[in-house]
Amino acid sequence: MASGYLCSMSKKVRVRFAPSPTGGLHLGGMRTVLYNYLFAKKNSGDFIVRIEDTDQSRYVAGAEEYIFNCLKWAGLEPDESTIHGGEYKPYRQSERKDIYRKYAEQLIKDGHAYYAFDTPEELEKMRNDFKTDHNHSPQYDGLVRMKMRNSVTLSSDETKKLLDEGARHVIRIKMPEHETITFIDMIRGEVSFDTSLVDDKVLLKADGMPTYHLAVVVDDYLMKISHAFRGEEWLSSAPVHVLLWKYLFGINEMPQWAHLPLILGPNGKLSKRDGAKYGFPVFAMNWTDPKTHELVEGFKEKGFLPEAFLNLLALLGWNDGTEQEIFTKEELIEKFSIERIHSSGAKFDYEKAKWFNHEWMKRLQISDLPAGRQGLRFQIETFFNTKGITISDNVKFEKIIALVKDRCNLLTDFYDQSYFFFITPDKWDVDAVKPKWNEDKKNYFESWVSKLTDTKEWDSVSLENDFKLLAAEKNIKPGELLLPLRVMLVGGKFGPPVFEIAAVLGKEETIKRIKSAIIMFQ
RNA sequence: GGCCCGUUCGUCUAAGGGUUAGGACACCACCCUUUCACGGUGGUGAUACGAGUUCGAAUCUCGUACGGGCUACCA
Repeated sequence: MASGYLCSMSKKVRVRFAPSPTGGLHLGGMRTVLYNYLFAKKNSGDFIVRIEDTDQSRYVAGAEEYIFNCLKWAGLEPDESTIHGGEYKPYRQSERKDIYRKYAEQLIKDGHAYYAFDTPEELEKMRNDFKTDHNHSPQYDGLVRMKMRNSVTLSSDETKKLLDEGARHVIRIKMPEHETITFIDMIRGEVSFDTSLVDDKVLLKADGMPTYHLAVVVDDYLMKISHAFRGEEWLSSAPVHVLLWKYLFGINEMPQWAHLPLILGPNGKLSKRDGAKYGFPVFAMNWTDPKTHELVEGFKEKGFLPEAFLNLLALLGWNDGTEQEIFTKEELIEKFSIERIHSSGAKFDYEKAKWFNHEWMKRLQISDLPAGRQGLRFQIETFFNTKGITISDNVKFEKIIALVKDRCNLLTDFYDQSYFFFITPDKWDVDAVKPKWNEDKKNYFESWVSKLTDTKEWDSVSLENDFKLLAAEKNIKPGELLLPLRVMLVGGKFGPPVFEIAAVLGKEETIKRIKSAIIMFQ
């Protein structure tokens, strides 16, 4: 197990994360950022977020803003300069093409890379020709290299001629024949690969854009990254990156890698399709795929609290060794350690995710939100607005939220749990009352209403006292009257304690609902 | 097919050679509550398999099985 990297660190911690904007910001990506953030915070380091900007993703407009907003919502304090400016700009790969080409040419000069002129058709043919039962997908390796059109097989005159003519070409790394590449992963410890099993990866594409392999190494060097976190899916290409560091900048300059275990859906790697299929969000915030126009729902819009989102994400593959499960962001920063990150993938469990949110809902203090969190109040009000309810009385609103939050899993549950405070129910569970409804009860409620009309005290305790006093006078068990009263006020058998409801509804509305219900129960 | 990574209740996980293998979600039962929840108490439920090392293995080693990842001019 790797250890001691904290004390041996000589430069500032900078962590880097490269989300793919084509797919929004999913759970795995978000967790990578979170671990980056926790690690950087803990070590007073910088936190660089950079977005891959490749030919495939360039069509995505607004991706930077989207990711910025996701991080902001989750409380990961993104600094606008880490996306658009600052010391290391530009960040878009398309604006750094010259830099990548310079390093790619450098590799060729040193004999570690070469020009390859093969067309896609020729590559396709090669893969077909070399395909055997024992080798499903032949690679562009040391053997194949000698049979293709590239600057290794071509004479230098031929190569120069092609380049001068402007022939389409890529630059490939020349993998050494039999070398064992070993590096230390912060989570897995020592990992080694044989170079003969890795192919000559493309470093610079025909359009002049770098592949991830070149970009990650060059950028991490230029941006002085000391620790790099990424998903486990990158582990198999790590030897390419290690080699590039060795050739370009020296192995001692290489950042420390942490390959995070994958977050799994019900069937393997979590995909955005899983969300639609199984009914849970996979992205931090709503994301509309610009090509397919398909909307993928986000945790925010689904009604998750950012505190809960961070909490559940952090615990998916990490724990502090105690039985504590609810952590504030500050506690996470304090207790986070890379040593305790798991090496195996974790299956995402939506039921448990909702439990985390419920725990945070119970802790929610809407009347006492810190300055930076007013957006949450706006969000809750918006949920009501979309259902046709406008919040006019803030004090009442806060009381209602406090009254029902314990029984809500998601912010969106607020409506179902409390709409009857704002609008008179249009449906009553008459069947629950009618069989036991009689003249005595009718008389009771009629006299209670007339008492209420004169009462001055309007709080849940005195309402309940008066209610029970009158019941004793009329010789009726209070228990017989509570259910009818509840149905009168809320329409059904649910909701917070009934006298609390009456207290919040107010005198006029309470009396009105009882009166109309008495008529209905006939 | 090849390579890499992994494997403790259904799920997330604790236990760093000695524990009745602990906790949480979910599920079930009971209690609380004259509604629905919250909450409380208890229950069902796991070391993939096979060898080896050891007085002693979930823990160390090897093999097998299973799962996942990679195998693109995608990231």
